[in-house]
Amino acid sequence: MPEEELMDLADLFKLFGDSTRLRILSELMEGEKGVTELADSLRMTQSAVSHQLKTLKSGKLVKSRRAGKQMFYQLADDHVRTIIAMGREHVEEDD
Amino acid sequence: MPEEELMDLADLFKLFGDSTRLRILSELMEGEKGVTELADSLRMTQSAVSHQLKTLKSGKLVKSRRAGKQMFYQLADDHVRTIIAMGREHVEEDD
DNA sequence: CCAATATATGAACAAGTGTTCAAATGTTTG
DNA sequence: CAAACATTTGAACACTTGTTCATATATTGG
Repeated sequence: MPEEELMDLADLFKLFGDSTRLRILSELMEGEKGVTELADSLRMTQSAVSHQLKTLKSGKLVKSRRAGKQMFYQLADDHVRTIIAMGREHVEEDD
Repeated sequence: MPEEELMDLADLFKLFGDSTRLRILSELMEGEKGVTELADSLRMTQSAVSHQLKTLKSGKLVKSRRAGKQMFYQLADDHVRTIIAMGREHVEEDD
């Protein structure tokens, strides 16, 4: 397994390795949402959410769309769902 | 998705989110290996490897077995392989 | 164009993390 | 038991990272 791919892979998993980002992704599993909406339901600063969304976007885990003043975010593709599902399986299995 | 599971999930992904640990796991995909063997092939301090193995073990990603003076480590179960495979798919897809 | 709303950005700080070094523990063999 | 080998452990340090606060940018309506 090539060294460069290992780095990319580590960077990918780093994105999932934070409960805040996981909560954001979890919210987005229900569908597209705006920044303020996310901040409200997660009880976080708008700024903190925005920072994390930027991180998630640069890692291609979410994509965004502007509609007027609002920015709507959604999961980038099904891999995100799959990876989280795999993780949950592992966590749930070992008690 | 319950808050506690989110934390566990984040902790799980944190384990994968480091290139050193990923390299160790990658080596162990070839089969059981000893600590010195790992340290040699990864060109790392034996101490650093041991620290990471401890981390991986507490996260139930690897398990160990003693044979005389040596400790042999191997992947804990197939989820480890599956999760890494999913990650690789994602990384390889988006160019 | 100005005020209001929505989001993004940058700097600063606290908290977490991986490595190193030195020393400890465990195991076998003479 | 002592020496040699294999691994673990703990403290210290540099480095990364998530949040906050203040400010900037973007878009719409009056």
